[in-house]
Amino acid sequence: MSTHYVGTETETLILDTWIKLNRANNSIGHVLRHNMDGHGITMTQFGVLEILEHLGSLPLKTIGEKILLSSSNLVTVIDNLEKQGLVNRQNNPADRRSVMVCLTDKGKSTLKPIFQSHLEQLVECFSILNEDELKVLGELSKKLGLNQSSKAKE
Amino acid sequence: MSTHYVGTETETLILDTWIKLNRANNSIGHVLRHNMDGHGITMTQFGVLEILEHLGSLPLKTIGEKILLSSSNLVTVIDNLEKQGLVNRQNNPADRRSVMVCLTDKGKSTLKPIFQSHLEQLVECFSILNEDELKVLGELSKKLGLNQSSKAKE
DNA sequence: ATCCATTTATTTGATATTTAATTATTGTCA
DNA sequence: TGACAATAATTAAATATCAAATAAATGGAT
Repeated sequence: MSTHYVGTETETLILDTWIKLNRANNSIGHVLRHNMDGHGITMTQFGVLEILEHLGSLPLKTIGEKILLSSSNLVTVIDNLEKQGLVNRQNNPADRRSVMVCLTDKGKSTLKPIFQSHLEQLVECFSILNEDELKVLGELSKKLGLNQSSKAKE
Repeated sequence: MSTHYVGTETETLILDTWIKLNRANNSIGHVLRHNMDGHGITMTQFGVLEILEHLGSLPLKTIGEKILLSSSNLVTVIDNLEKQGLVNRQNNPADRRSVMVCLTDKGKSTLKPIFQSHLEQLVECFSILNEDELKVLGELSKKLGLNQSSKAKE
């Protein structure tokens, strides 16, 4: 924790920056969620499918850590995806406590066009920024994110 | 909608930027929410109190527009705040359908230290960025936010 | 080898949020 | 004026999420 005095001017700048950052994030999130609604899945479900596509089958626990979701919530998310036939549960030979979650063929073929559409929305959302601006925004965001996660360990 | 072809490289950059932006936002949001928990109110309740402090008494509908919350949800949020004696409902002489929500004295005195603590957390979260970086981040975020809201009208 | 703390998934109960339907009021237009 | 559409708050029903408690399996220390 820094000990130097933080003046009101800085506080105002930070508050202002936070409001803008949060508003941008929410606006984009809203666009993306609306798009997912049109495809009949939730953002959380999409997140699960995407990570399975990217990393292959994973234990339920691991998925929760990756997308920052409580395992109790994840159980129902996986339940719902399983009902739709997009994933299934399998035994984990390495540990009988754990459940491996796998993307089905239907899951894969369903995800593909949704991901494409998701990407299009995202490109549209960010079209107002040029390449340099994107890089700067990414770096500043990364700094912020890392700052929090380092705090979490203390 | 732009018609020019968006190459894979740009798509990757945008996806990457979004992930970082979203992660930063969520991390900070998590810190702030945790802080509010310690004060016994939710972020949404805090948002309502703050806007009432800032703009004075407002119709329920207007509050919902400001903090992007459905009015049905707002009803229960106001209910809960009213139970805690932090706000109360009053008639709106101008329109008998509408309900004016007012911050009570208890609401004001309760909000003050919470807001202070909130600000401290925020300063801590953003302490990794210097003044110039804060300004750049704010401007880029603002551009993004405005881009969405302009789209919403189309 | 056994006891015990830890880990994993699940169930249960609570809260937050949204959409749809309801009620009361307002405004409009024919 | 009177019928009807629009608006504001509310209620009801559904979903998402989390925290706490539970059950099964694992690993480690003695």
